[in-house]
This record gives sequence, structure tokens and C-alpha cells, in this order.
Amino acid sequence: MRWSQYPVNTTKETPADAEVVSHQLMLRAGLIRKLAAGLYTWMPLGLRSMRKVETIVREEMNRAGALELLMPGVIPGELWVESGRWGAFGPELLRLKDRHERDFCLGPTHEEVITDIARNDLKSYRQLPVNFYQIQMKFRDERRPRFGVMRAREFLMKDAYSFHIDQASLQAGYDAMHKAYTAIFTRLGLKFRSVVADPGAIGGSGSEEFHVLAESGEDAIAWSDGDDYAANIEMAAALPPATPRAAASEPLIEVATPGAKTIEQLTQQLKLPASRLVKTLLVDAAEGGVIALLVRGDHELNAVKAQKLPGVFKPLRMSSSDTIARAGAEAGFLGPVGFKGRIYADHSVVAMSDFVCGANKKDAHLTGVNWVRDLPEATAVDIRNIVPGDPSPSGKGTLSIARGIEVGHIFQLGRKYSESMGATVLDESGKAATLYMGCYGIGVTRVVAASIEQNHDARGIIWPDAIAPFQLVIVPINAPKSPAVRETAERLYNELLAAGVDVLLDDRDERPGVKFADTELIGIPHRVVVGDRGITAGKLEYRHRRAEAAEEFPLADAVAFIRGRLAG
RNA sequence: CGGGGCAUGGCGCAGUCUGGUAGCGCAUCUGCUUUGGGAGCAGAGGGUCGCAGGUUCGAAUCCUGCUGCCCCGACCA
Repeated sequence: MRWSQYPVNTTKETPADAEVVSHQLMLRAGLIRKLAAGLYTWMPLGLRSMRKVETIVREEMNRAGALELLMPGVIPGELWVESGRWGAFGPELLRLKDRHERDFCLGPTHEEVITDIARNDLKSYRQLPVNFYQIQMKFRDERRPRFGVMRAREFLMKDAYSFHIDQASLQAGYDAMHKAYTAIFTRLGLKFRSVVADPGAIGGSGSEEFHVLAESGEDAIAWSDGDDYAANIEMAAALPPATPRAAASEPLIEVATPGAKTIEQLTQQLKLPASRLVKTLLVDAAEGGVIALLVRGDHELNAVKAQKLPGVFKPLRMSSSDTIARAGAEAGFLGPVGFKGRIYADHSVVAMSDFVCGANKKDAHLTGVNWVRDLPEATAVDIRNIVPGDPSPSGKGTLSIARGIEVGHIFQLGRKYSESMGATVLDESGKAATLYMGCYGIGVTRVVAASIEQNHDARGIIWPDAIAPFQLVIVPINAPKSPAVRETAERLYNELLAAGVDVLLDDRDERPGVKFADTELIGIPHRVVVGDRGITAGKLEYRHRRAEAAEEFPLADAVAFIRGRLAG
């Protein structure tokens, strides 16, 4: 490709509304253009990278035996009513009506459509297992689109769905996908990690997420230094403290704490560390009223864990101050002593003695509080986020927290959709058997952004070879004045094209500084400079985007040299 | 959805408080010079100032309504 004929518009200035580095660089390099919130055009240069990601995903899915198909992006609402998700999916589902006033939605995911295919086209256990996948634009009406294509409303996704006669087959299919995903992200040149995840709204029994490790990631991942345990912080279990509760040594005293409504204010007034305090959080109960959740002052409540407790209203909802007052308590000074209602206490709270909590009256707290003596034992549960240094639930090592960008997610759905939509096949005995199902997603567009988050420097993007829009750029210096430069560059360009190299020739009449800066911004990994200086000596100059300095190589066997570098 | 902010040429911004008919940098086009790290000079094109009302002799500027975009948001007992 000749740069002069290719619409690459780079800018020196960073667009004002781009927050994260991948978004800034994608705009500056002209990879994408924004149409509206969360809606982007992929410009030719950006599309080349996206297609390369897509190709790797497709190759590995095919290798794993999955079958590509393509479902419609517009889906009849009745299918979603049947699965129960028309109501359950919420405002993220973009709904529309056709001219006959029939309900449709833009597909955010395709369990319903594929299950409809399965129930009509799969008749016998002999056709199983089978794995269908597609690579298609998805639409989710995000509450808050942000970070460019990282959290867009329309995005390219590879979604796969497998069908099985039993759980053992599902497990085998799931394991095969785990392996395929590992191969995909490895080929993409990403530093990634698979972590145990919460199945969430999609449902099902087991699931793992694949995260690209990056500071700007929206997710927190807990990982152990003792083995390969890793989990989304939503799921990482906090073990009960190993040391038993100490004996009570202080009397129960009510102290005045005027205006101390926060843990921070309380630690200052009482001169105590937050780890000595107990936070009492009231959440709405499923049957009305409130439930008290106790966590240590220096811990955070984990909403995903808390939401799973019996009797808790779903989705988890903090009680309003009205509800709290009706429960006979004082917002800001809540405590479990004398609380009439259900109490769940985090393991770490149950292990405390001589602790501090609210007195259930304004401007007062209790100190020297002890279980059994001052209040009945509470139900001990795990409802907090792990903190760095906690022991790993795997039993080996301690946990640390890293940030990650979720680029893949695999689920064992079990029979959730096949049951509600009646997808069965005949088994060996000729009886109808409900299908077991797995689903597996990769955010293709998000992978592109995640790669940039992980691979960039002050000058711009540094693409891994596998997904660079072009592998190599030829930069002629002062070509308009030098026939030798012009001819050498042209000849090399044609030879590399003939050799199958993905090469870009910067044939623009620009000064060297402009060309170098642009090449580095758009992140072409390999660069060859053609200048009079070298040609006279029979040399060209090569530099990798990450290299400290350039190196010279003989003009005579240029193609062989370059191919060697590309392979390396 | 709640809170905050912003909307002026393709991009980044000034001008708004104090009303007088729009400006700067980058980018674009032409010419000359320049050519190993984002060039210089000379010239040119491009904006009904987000939309709709209103006030006024006169509105980017003041008032009202709307729309779009960006940031933050259960973290608290």
C-alpha cells in the first residue's frame, strides 16, 4: 500500500474527550472516528488491525472444531419473551418496532436465536456435541459508554454456543474452548490471565473470564502468588481468619461521637484504626424490611456475594434513610446491638472482640462491644472484598490485586435456555433429552483497544506483529530530489510485496521528521529507511519500533534480511 | 437514572461576565525555498457560534425551553 493513496489522518493534538491512552491513540492515529456516544467508524487503517484479530479468532475457533454461521442482528421480541429475558435484560436491550408494531430488539447476545436453531435442527444425540459461532456486531445500550471502543454500544463480538447431551460432554467442550482462548490470546501477543468469574445475568454454573492485564482496566482481579489461582474480585473468596476470637477485655461503653457518620471521622475522633470498627450496612430484604450486613471498618462490602444471601432483595439495594428510620435505627449511627432483624456478619467481624459500632442513636457509638456478652452470635458469611495480603482460597500463597480488561468470557450454561425454550434431542433410548449448553464470547473490538493499552509509549502505538495494520513501513528520505532513493524504495517495495510482506510505502512528499513521527504514532512495528547516505555505501537502515537504535544492513540481500526480522 | 461540566471552521481553544455583526494555533489548498526527527516565507479557502423561541435598534454574548456530548456516582452507617 502506498501511503499517499491511503487515508491516514494523524493529529498532534489529543481530542479533548478521550480519557484512556488507547482511545487517545486510536483517535490520533486515525484508526477510528466517533459518530455518537459509543458508536465508532473503523477507518481503513484501524479496520486492518481489527480484521487481523478476527482472522486469528476464526482460525483458532475452526481449529477447535467450531462451525461458523451468521445470525441476524435484529431479533423478534417473542424469542426473548420465551426465554424470560425480554423483561429481565433491562434497558441495555435496545428495543424497536417494525411497521406492523411487532417487537424486535438489536441482539446484544444470541442465546435465544441459537437455541431456536438447536431445537429445530438438532434431533439426535448423534449430532452432538456441536459448537456454532459467529463474528458479528452486537448492540448494548450501555448506561455509560466510555473509553472509546473499550465500552462501546456497538461492538464486534465472536460468540460461540455449544450443545451437549450431558454435563460431561459440556465440561469437555468448555475445556476445549478454554484451550482455544488461551491459544488466541497468546497469538495476539497479549499478557492475559484467565480468572474465575461470576456468571451474572447470563446464568449457568461455571464461568471464567479472560483478562488483559492493564492499569486502566475496569475490573479488579485477585491472584495468588502461591499457585495459579485467580478470580474476579467479585468472586474471590475471603477466608475466615485463622486466629480465634480474643476474649473480651473491655467494658461496653457508649461514647459521644458528634457528627461522626463515616469511618474516617470515627477513626479520627476515637483515635482507633479502622480495623477496630464495624460497619453496619442496611440493605432491603426480599420480603420488605431490612437486613443488616456487618463488615470491618477497613473492608468493603462485596455486592455480588451479599446479593446471594438468603432473604436479600435482588439486585442488592442499600436501604433509604426512610426505611432505616422505620426499622427504628438512626442513619449514620447504626449498630447490631439491639438490632431487631436478620444480621449477617462477615467472618472477620465474627472474629473481632472489643469492637466499636454505632449505638443506633444520633451522635453515639459503642466501644468494647463483644459477641455473646453484648449481643447474640450472628450468622458468619463471606461478604467482603478481599484485600491484598489475604490468604488465597486455594490454600497456597497470598492474594494480590491487579487491574484487567475483560476480553473473553466462557460459561457453562447448563440447561437454562434449552429448558425454557424446549430444546431437546432424542437420546440413545429414544427419549427426549434436554440439551446442555455452553457459551463463549470474545470482544474483538475491545481486544484492539486492550492491545494498545498494553503496547504503547510516549510516541504512540506499538503493535504486536500479529495485529499491526502493516508489518513494515519503507521510509524514503528526500525522494523528490534523489532518483536513487526513489528507485531503491520502489524496487524494495515491489520485491517485498512479491514476497508476501504486508508493507506500506511512505511515498508522501513529507520531511523525514513528519514521516518518522507518523510511523511511530500509528505503530508499525518494523521500519526500513532508504536514504542517499546509505545507498552510496550499499546499505539500508532497519529499526524495530521498540529498538533503541537503528542498524544497517546490506542493500544487496535486503528482502532476505527483512524477512528474517519479520520472522523474529 | 442522579449530580457536575461543556457545546464557536476538520481538531484544540479564545471571545460570553461588561450585547455592536467572529479570532488564534494545528490541519487543508497554491507558489517559492527547505528535506535524517513534527520546516520557513507569501497568499487562499472554510464557521447562519448545537437547535427553537424570546428580550433588544442590534445577540456567540442576556432570558426560556430542548438536544447532543464529556466526567463522577451503592463504598455509607
